[in-house]
Amino acid sequence: MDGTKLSANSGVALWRQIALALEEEIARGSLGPGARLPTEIELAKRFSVNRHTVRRAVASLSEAGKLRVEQGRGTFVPEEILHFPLTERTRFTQIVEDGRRHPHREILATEIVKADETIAANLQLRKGAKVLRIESLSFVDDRPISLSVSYFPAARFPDLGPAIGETLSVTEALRRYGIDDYRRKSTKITAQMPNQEQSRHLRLAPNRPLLQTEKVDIDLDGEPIEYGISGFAGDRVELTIDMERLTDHP
Amino acid sequence: MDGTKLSANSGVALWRQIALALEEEIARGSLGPGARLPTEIELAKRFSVNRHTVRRAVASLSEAGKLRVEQGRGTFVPEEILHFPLTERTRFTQIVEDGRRHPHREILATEIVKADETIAANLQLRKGAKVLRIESLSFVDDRPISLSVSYFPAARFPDLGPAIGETLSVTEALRRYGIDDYRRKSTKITAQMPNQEQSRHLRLAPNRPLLQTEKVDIDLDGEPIEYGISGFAGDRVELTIDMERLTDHP
DNA sequence: TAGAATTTGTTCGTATGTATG
DNA sequence: CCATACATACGAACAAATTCT
Repeated sequence: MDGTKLSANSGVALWRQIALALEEEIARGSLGPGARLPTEIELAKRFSVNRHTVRRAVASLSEAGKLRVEQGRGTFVPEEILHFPLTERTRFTQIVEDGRRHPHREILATEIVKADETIAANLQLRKGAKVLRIESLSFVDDRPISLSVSYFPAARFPDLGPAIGETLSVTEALRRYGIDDYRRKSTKITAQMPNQEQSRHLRLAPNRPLLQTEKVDIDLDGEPIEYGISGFAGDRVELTIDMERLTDHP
Repeated sequence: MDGTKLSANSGVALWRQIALALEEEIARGSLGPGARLPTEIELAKRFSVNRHTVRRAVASLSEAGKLRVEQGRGTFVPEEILHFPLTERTRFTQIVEDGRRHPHREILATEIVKADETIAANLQLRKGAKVLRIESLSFVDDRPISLSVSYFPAARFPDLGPAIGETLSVTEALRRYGIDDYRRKSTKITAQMPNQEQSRHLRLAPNRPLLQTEKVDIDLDGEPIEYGISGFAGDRVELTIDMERLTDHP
C-alpha cells in the first residue's frame, strides 16, 4: 500500500519529500498526463501525515505548474501541451507530424447551406450564396484536440465534401481543383466556454475553457477559399506566434 | 409595465416577435453591453406568454451571438469586444488610441526578485539573476482588460520600476535607457480559468475564461528586454493576427 | 460552510394551426 | 375531406448551476 518512505528529522521537510515523491511518480509515468491523483485524505493516509502536509506539497507542485487542482473535482496531472505554431502556411497535418505525432481527422458532417452575413463577408460572397459546411474533429495521438466548422464557396468547389471525406485532408482535396498552395490571411483568437457538444466531442470538463480561432485562408490570388472556426481544448494546446519566422516563405 | 405589444395570428410567430423586440432594445441601447436581462419568468409575464416561448426567442438570439446565457446566473447582452492586433510592434497604449479609446494602466506592485528557470530562459539570464517584477492592470475606457506580470533584467535597467511608475508607459520608461525601439519576438496563447485574484481585478465572473498571452520583447540587437504574461478578460477581447501586415515595418 | 433561494436547463404531456399530398 | 408531418404554444415538474444568507 505504501511503497514510499518518508524520513522525519532528515533535514528535508516532510512536505518536500512528498512533493518529490509525487513529482517522481509523474516523471516515471505511473501518474500519466491527465491522471487524477488520490484524494488528499487518501494521500495523507498513505504517507502517514496530516492532510495539511499533503496540501502543502500539492500547493507547491501546483504553483510550479506540475499539478492542476480543481475545487470539488480533484487534483490532476496536467495534460501534455501541444504547441501549434501559427504561420502563414499553417497546415494541421504538417504541424503535428514534425513532432513525430500522429494526426487524424474525423468528418462529422458535410452539407450545403446558405451563407449568413458573417460567412459571406469572410468569403467575399453575397449573403445567401451556397457554401459547403464541414464539421470535423481533429485528433493528435488519439486525443481530441479541436472541433472545427469550415465553410467553402460551393460554386467554386462542387463536390468538395466527398473529396475531403476521401482524402481526409483539405490540402489534398483542394489540389483536385487546381489549388496547389494557399495561405492564411488572418486569425482571430478568443477564449470561450464550451457548449455541450464541444465538451462532449473534445472530452473536456464543461468548466474548462476553449481556445477559439477564426481564420480565413486565401489562394495565391487573394481569393478567399475557406472560412473556419476551431475550438481547441484549452488545456491541451498552446498557440505560438513566432514573429520572426511568420512570413518567411520557403 | 408592458410597452411592447405582440399580435397573435399576425403571421409572425410569437417567439420571433419577442426576439425582434429584444434585439431592438439592444440596438437602442436600453439594454447596453454587459446588461443583464430580466429573468425568463419576468419576460414571460411581460410579454404574456409561456416561459418556453421566451426561451425559444432567447435561444435564437443566443445562437446568433446577440445574447449570452449562463445557467444559474442569467442572460446577458455580450460586452463590446476590443480587438487587439498582434504585430511585431504591438504597444498597449498605441493599440487602443487608434480607435479613439482611452487606455490607462495601474501599477499594482514592483519588486526585485530572483529569476526562476522559466524567466531566466526567456530573458537569457542565468537562473537566480535579479529581475524586476512588475504587476499591472490595464484598462480601456475604465473597463479592466488585462492583468499582467512582466519581468525585466534588473542589472540592465536599474530603477526601471520607478520610471514606469512615473510614466505609466513601458515604451517611455525604456527610452531613458536608450531603448528607442523594440519588437515582439514571440507570443504564446492559451486559455485558462482565472484565479481569485484575476477575477477580482478584472471584475470577471469566476466561470468566465481568461485569454493568456506569454510574450518576449527584444531590442534591435535581439537582446531580450521583457518577458511578460498577461491575462485578458476573455469576454472583452479578441486577438487578431493579420498575416499580411504582420511584419510590415513602417 | 451548509442550506435556502434564485435562475436557467431538460423532459414530460397536451393542444392547436398550417402546409402537403 | 382525410392523413400526416411539422412548427408553435402552454403547463408542470424536476435537474443543475449559481448566489445569498
